[in-house]
Amino acid sequence: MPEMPEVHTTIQSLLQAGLAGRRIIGAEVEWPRTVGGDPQGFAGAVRGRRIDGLQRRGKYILLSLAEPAGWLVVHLRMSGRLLLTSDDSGPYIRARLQLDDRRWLCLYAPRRFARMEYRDTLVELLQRLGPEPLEPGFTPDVLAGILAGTRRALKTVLLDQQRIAGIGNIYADEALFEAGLHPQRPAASLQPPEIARLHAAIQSVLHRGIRNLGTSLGHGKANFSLPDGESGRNQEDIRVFRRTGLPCLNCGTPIERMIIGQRSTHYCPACQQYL
DNA sequence: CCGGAGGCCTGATGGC
DNA sequence: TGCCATCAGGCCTCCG
Repeated sequence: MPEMPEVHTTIQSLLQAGLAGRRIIGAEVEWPRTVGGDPQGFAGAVRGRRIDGLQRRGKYILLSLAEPAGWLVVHLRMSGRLLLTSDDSGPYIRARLQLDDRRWLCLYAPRRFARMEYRDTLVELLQRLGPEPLEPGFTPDVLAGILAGTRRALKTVLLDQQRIAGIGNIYADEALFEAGLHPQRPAASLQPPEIARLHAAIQSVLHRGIRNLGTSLGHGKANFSLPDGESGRNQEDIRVFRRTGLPCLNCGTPIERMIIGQRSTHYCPACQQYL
């Protein structure tokens, strides 16, 4: 579910709620796979440690631990949320951390895909992630280098976390629409002006998503919300995603849907021609 | 190198 | 109302 803007928003919300500086005094695991399969080992590793800070890398939430140093690595996958609450009960809680201020940090995940694992080091994780699209280092030239290496479909490349970190299905479709590029274009076929457009579009849709506190699409339990229960409002700024059959907001042509790389893909056949 | 299928999971939705 | 198929914001592994 959550992509980079939703993960970013989650972290900001947790920081604002004062998670940094809290000490973990215990851990409870309802679904062993959530923590990597060894609940006792996980609880033993995190108990007593202080949460120093929170960072994002790609779609990962990284909680840096101190005394001694280490990391809690959270990935929300499709339906996960982190809840910071004084109430540790409720359905779909797969793991919870008891904090020293009577609150709990709960990993809520109806589909049980989300993960919260302990790591001594992030080296292995960071090796598998491409550049951050909103960092200054992500220039049009860097994007050109990423695209040059492959004939795979643009949509597939945007979703490949090893090439660019943080983009998911919503923002991939939105970026390609904004850039006016067909999702099936071979990545290496883009001309410099098209690369420049895609670069700007990626940053634009991600910035907008962050400004809007994320996209709360979906239904009920699958709907993204912040740790305090608030919803994002980026769904109001979505141009193509899940608008199959509805008129394109640029030209009125019905939006079409196709499957690329096993993922549902939405685009305007008039504004995003293959050429 | 690449694409496709299947797996992991549960819930919502739409057609009949 | 009930049943069934389909779909879902992610990512991994296996196979050809």
